[in-house]
Amino acid sequence: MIDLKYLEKNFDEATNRLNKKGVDNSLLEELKNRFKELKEINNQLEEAKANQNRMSKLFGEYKREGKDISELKSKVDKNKELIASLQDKANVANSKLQNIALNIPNFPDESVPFGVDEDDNVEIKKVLTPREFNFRPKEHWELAEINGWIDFQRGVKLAKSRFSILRGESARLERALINFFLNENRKMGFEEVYVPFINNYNMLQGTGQLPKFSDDLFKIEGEELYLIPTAEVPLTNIYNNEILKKEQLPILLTAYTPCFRKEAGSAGRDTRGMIRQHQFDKVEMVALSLPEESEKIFNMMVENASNLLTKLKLPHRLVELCGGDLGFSASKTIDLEVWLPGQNRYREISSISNTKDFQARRAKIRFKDGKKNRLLHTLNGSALAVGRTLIAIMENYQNEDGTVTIPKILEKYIID
RNA sequence: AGAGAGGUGUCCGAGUGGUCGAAGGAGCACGACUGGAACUCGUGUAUGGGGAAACUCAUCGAGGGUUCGAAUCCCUUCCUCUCUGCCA
Repeated sequence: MIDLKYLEKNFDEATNRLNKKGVDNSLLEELKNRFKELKEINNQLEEAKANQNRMSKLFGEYKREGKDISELKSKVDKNKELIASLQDKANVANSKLQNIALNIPNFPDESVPFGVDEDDNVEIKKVLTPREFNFRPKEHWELAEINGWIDFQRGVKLAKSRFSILRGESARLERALINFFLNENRKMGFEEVYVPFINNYNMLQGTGQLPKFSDDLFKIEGEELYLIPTAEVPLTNIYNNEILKKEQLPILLTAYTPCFRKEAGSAGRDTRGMIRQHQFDKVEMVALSLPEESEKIFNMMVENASNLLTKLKLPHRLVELCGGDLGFSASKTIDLEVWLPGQNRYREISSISNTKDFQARRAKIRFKDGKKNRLLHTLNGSALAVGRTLIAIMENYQNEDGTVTIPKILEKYIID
């Protein structure tokens, strides 16, 4: 959630910043007015309650002293009605406010480039040069077929479309990658964590998936519980509604989880192959940091993810997302895109975001700074998407006969 | 899943309708004592919101209700513990 006080006091500046993300001015105008309205109602309500409290105390005194209470009683009854009506007004105003506020995206960082969609993203640098093939490099599903690595059809049978089965060496490679990523992240100072794959409504709201993106989530029938779309949700919310000590920061966490997404808006996209599945494995990094340090940590996380690809000798590039392509909660995002020779293009394999205080405000994660409680900054990033790394390995390490060489660095994770 | 017990501040723990944002203790902070420390003594010590401040509102797991007034009574719900069941 954005800072409503800031919006109120610096309206023009705030709207300018959000325009970069394509947010409508009139919506912000309404949000500002709702905020003002709610504050006014709350002031009246508070005053009425203060009167009530005072009179109630008097009531007790009168009774003890044996005084007549009928006059006081009628005053207090009247005031009670006033409170009830103001309370109703406040509730209505508040839910209207929340409806808007929870759907407003985060401010983009000043450094974020202008642009409307992914075509306006800015390439920062390329790492490693794609290999020259003296044959036509195959797409990963062709290689999967040749090696018997991925069973798309039976995956669909077990669940529905966009589910698949890894068999044999590919399944072991998947597991090897998870271990490799977790180990490398740990070496960078991230604490390994194992979390629930089902989280409740509040947590999903805390990190920004709800209420706006409920269509993308798998919900447990009859419960306010959801399959997590990313480990960012449980990891970040570990400290939901807590006040941390300054010395605890930064907190660096990493976890492997499967991720579940409905992919509601992606009908027809990447239907072939394993690029876009309803269930996929990911190793995630999350950081909770002092506001002053989040930029430094952000850069460290980008570097860490990039190093993982470099260690796997996978060519990739770093891309800074433009305002229009930035996610809902993100203030700044750098994507890592890995080279897929079969597709002859770079594809996203990691996304690292600094949400600044946006999620912290929603999830009420604060730290003690002297006497004051301050919102901390939260960051998240994949290190890495496992299934897509598997694809990248298949396509980049393929031989002419369709076999795939296992990257050296993974050998020790596969050989028992 | 069934039966019972219980959820109070950083922690332990008292509190069954008003003087309770909450006794007492521990811890912590500051001060006194000391060459320095321990002990001892004194003072202070929850969170969130509005406000420049005075002040004020809310919060005793959460949400509703009764009442002029709720930590205390009622309802719903979540969680913890014990026993039974079931498992990994």
